[in-house]
Amino acid sequence: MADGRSDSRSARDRVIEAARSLFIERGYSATSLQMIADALGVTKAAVYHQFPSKAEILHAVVDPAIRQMANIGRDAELAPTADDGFEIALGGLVDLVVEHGDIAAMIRRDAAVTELLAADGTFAELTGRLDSALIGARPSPAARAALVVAGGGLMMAGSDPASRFVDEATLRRVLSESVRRVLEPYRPA
Amino acid sequence: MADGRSDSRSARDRVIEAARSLFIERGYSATSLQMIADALGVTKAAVYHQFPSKAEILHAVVDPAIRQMANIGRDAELAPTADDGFEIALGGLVDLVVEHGDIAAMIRRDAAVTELLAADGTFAELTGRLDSALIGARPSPAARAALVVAGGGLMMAGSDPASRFVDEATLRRVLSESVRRVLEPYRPA
DNA sequence: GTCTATACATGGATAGAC
DNA sequence: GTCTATCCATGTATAGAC
Repeated sequence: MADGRSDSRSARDRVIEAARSLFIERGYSATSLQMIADALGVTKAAVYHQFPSKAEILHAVVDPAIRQMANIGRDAELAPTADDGFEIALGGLVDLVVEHGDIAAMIRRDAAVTELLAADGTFAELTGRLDSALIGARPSPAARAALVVAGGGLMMAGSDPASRFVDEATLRRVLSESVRRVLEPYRPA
Repeated sequence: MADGRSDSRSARDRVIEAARSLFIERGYSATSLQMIADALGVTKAAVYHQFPSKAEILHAVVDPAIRQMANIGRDAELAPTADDGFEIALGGLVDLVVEHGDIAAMIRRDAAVTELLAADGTFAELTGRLDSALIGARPSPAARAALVVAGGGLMMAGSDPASRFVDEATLRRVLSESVRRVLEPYRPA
């Protein structure tokens, strides 16, 4: 123990972790800086010493998941065949949900989070790449609808309590199989 | 035109409609009574004349969808065979999403809405009935996970802009087929 | 049904001491 | 890094006139 703080993580990381739990549980808008400060046993001013605004805290919370999504999109786009791209995208998204399920679900579910991410235009580009890998660059309306079901369901699985009663191998299998079945009629050429 | 109001609906209905749009677009917590009043061109006090609290407005907004869900659950439970129950539940939920998609999505997505509904214990009983119709009364953990994907995806489809670019018949077909495919390995006995 | 006015709490955010 | 104290806007909700 090299320091006297309550745990070994940096103050910044403790803020991120407390905020993540609250954002996931209550939503971004319904979480106040006071709640975050209370969860850490400090004052609001202490939180503001680490982050200049509430929005910046959110960005720090979602950053790991966004980076992982960007990597998946890049890898899928570089794949030699459409089939390879599909498998990379699907496998990567299942990993994402298993590893950062709460955050992935928050990105998709919380309207305030979606809006803040949309303001950063690169996010739309990112999801576009993933969509293309899963249903092709010129999807039919039906394929788009199926993708909403598959993608929405996948992300929802990340946050639902039911997912925590399943062992990880089973969860991976169910998620992968489910998306595969929904998108099967619409696979990219 | 029998009265001098801006349209023929009751003041109460106008509040419900304005609130629904805002809750869907911005989320419950991020929507203030001021915004609802502004959307109607009246003051907050006028809104409070119709509803005693913000939570009551939410209940009025989600009520039609909840009632419809209750009817589906009741009909599915009364079905003579498990297969019939499955078809009734699936068909009813597809109708719900097509007819009240925005509200259905809000119920599932917005953490504040979920919490307010959970406080009313009958909602959990209701969703339990629907779950049983789809995956049986004693589902395996894998079946539960698949149901989260299917149900979550279905509800998400209600709010996604992509769903509005599809004609209704196609949307119904895609939703029904998607849920069927995901749950196929876990159908109730 | 709608208004003005207001009470009271909490929101995000800042200043400056320690 | 954390604190106290504070600013100012906004939040929900209420009282009472019209």
